[in-house]
Amino acid sequence: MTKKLNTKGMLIETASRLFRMRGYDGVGLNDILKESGIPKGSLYHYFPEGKEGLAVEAIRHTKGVVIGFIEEVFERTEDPIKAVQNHICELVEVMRDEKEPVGFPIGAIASEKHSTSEPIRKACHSAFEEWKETYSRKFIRAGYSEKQAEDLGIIILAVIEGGILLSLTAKSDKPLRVIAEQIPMLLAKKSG
Amino acid sequence: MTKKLNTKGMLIETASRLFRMRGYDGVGLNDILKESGIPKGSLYHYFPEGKEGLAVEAIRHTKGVVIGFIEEVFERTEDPIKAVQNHICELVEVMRDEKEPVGFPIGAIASEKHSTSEPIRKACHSAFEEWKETYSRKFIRAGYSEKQAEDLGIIILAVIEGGILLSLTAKSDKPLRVIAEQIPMLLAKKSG
DNA sequence: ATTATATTAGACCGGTCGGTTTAATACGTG
DNA sequence: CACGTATTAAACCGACCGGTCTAATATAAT
Repeated sequence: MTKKLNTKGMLIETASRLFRMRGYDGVGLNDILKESGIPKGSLYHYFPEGKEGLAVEAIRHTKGVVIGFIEEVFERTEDPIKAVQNHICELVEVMRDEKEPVGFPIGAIASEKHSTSEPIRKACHSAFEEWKETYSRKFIRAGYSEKQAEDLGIIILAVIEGGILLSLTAKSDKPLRVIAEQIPMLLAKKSG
Repeated sequence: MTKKLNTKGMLIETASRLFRMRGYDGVGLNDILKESGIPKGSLYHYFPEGKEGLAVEAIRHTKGVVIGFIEEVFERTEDPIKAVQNHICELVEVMRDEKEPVGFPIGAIASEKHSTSEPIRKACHSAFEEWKETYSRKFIRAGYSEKQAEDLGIIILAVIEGGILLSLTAKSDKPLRVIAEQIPMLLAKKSG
């Protein structure tokens, strides 16, 4: 009972990591197999739907990890704007660490496959939705209106996803650092 | 002299369009060839470096098209904040048109290949840089400080790239519409 | 011990990938 | 026209792709 979960879980974790880094088509089944040391027969035993099924579960896994990452910071910081700022700062830290590369968590796979695989598109959409709601909830708890919180959630998610992409492409944490720095200015309530 | 440019140009345009939609590994050379009706020999005549070289030129082409798209709107609108808002609104319009799909202009290819191909990563980085500077210039001309303009350029680029990704994944223009709607609130100068 | 089941192992498949090669053909220029 | 170059054409290559299949092997229950 323990070995089973380990094998399947190892497959999901390895796939999640590789997909984050190189997207869907950039990762072969054999890459995942070699890196996890698991034979091909096992993969098709646990994932009879093959690569696509494995990818859907890998996306679900990444979604959960990221939610945990967000909530851990949010629990420590009451003010929602400061919380978002801290969240982005921690993201910068994590991305600096080259041992466990973060990549573009869902973005790489989403941008590749959104038009060619509905199951994958839906899985990515679900991840984005839940991340957005995790942000929104923080603002609702702080007294923002539902519409305000929803809109801010979308904007925060967009600017973070975009910032990660810019930082990866520039090989520099500057874009994300600038975004973190400017978050209070961006989100500050002004007239009303 | 005319046919040459047409053949090479057709190759670049077709590659640009397909890469935007499905990323790098998602597009085979044969897809590009079939769609443009050009034989493989010609491709390797014009692009002896093969797929990677073609991709670099396709990215350069996309970069130029997007700059033209931005500047056309910017010329019509003096106020930089309104100009950015109009730009995003036009982006929503263009993406609604399914005849000439926009995709995730550089994002798809950047997120896939940033870690595995330096030439492609650099080409994408160059595109992002120039887009950012196109935004920044608008704010400098309106009297913003250099640092302010630079930071705003990064943020606008990030939120747009992220918004496109969210809209494509959601199959909805809502994320981009919300971003456009909130742009004045985000960029409004407050204290200072 | 026996049986049923879950899992591992990896050879194998057809198809497609990016890329190479060679020969034919169009074309510009003297 | 003749000649050298630019271009087209497609057969072909080895490598790798995702996926299938069958047999061996653990594992658990009776």
